[in-house]
Amino acid sequence: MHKPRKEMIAETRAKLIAAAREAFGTIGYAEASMDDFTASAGLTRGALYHHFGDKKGLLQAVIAEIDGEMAARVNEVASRAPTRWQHFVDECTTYIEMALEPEIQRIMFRDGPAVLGDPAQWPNANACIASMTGHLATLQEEGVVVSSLDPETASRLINGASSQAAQRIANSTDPEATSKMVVTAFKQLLEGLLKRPGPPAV
Amino acid sequence: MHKPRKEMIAETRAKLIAAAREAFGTIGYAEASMDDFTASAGLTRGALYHHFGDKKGLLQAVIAEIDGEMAARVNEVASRAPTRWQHFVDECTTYIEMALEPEIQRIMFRDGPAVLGDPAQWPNANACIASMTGHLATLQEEGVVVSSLDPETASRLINGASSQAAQRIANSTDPEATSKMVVTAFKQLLEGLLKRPGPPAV
DNA sequence: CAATTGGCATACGCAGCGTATGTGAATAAG
DNA sequence: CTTATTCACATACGCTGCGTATGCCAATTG
Repeated sequence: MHKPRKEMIAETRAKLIAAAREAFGTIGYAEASMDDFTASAGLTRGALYHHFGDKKGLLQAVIAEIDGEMAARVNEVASRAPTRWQHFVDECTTYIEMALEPEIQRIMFRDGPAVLGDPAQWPNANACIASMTGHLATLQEEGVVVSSLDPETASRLINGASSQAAQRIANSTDPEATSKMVVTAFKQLLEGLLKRPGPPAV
Repeated sequence: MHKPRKEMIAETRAKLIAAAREAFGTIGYAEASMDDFTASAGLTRGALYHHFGDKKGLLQAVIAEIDGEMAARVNEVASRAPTRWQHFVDECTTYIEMALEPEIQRIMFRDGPAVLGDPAQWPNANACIASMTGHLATLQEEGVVVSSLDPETASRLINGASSQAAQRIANSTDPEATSKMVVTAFKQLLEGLLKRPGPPAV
């Protein structure tokens, strides 16, 4: 008795997700041959169809995994900010930093939306947005942020700007310099959310 | 002599682009069979490969056409604003309105980036951004907008927020209501670009 | 009127996907 | 302990769609 059944199954699922994530993140979803990357995991398409239904189902699983990791990282980093507003800003900039990774860009921002549609409608992949939305709402209650906004709407818009920010940095010939420009522009936009006059004290 | 040669060629090119645009805009790039939509134009894949090299080349042509139309619409609408700042804001909101059309969403924001990569690198499709960038630069010179920003960077970020805005409205169950929320949130973000205090006079 | 260009169609081969079916090992039943 | 059954995964088949090579016919050129 080497391994119980349940563990073997979980292991093959994990192997498939890992292999697909690698393939999707490098050559892209459309170019990734199911025969190829299942073989690289020591399996066949049979296993894939059994566990995930089809190629899209596997992509969903990969996205759910990545989204979980992203949410964890954002929360961890941002939790040590001095003020709530700073917390929120850190959340955004951390998000931008993560979005610099080619794997995340490719899967979460390019192929994912193309194959599965609007990310806002994804069932298992909105942890980051949810977190930002919650913090925005709190900031409104505290009077730091203007109260006329719908928090989730604002989060989504900021999210859009963030992904553009990341893409701009990632595709730049001089990432250092453009990173500075992009982040200052981004923070400037965020200032629009603050109640005037003056910066917040909390 | 019914038609001169050049006209016939331009006509088939136009027919191919129109048929592809229809197919890409409805069922999407990946699902659109070249055999099918060339046939719907009374042609075959032979013509497609002759004129556009491959499926991607045809997508580029479609995108260039749409981009031209979008730029024209944006300029036309925004040109009758009273102030420069209002002009800029109108430019953005018009952009959002256009982005509500399913065809534009699908081709320009979903399939286009997935197949051709970062839109910022597209050769024939940045007329809207270029226009916005120019106006932002002017607003900076006039002291309306903070001068520490790189205009194109800011335009790109705003563009990202705009496309999110449009998607949110388009996928809403109550487009009227969400449209109001989204646009107010969007304008609030734009305020971040303004030099404080107070709204601009020019 | 002959020659040539080139716009577009036809024909072929190949890769990738989805389904239907098979198989062997682990669990459950008797 | 033996038999039955489930089920995780592999194998096999057909189909669709793409890219290339080739062929044909009309329009231009001299």
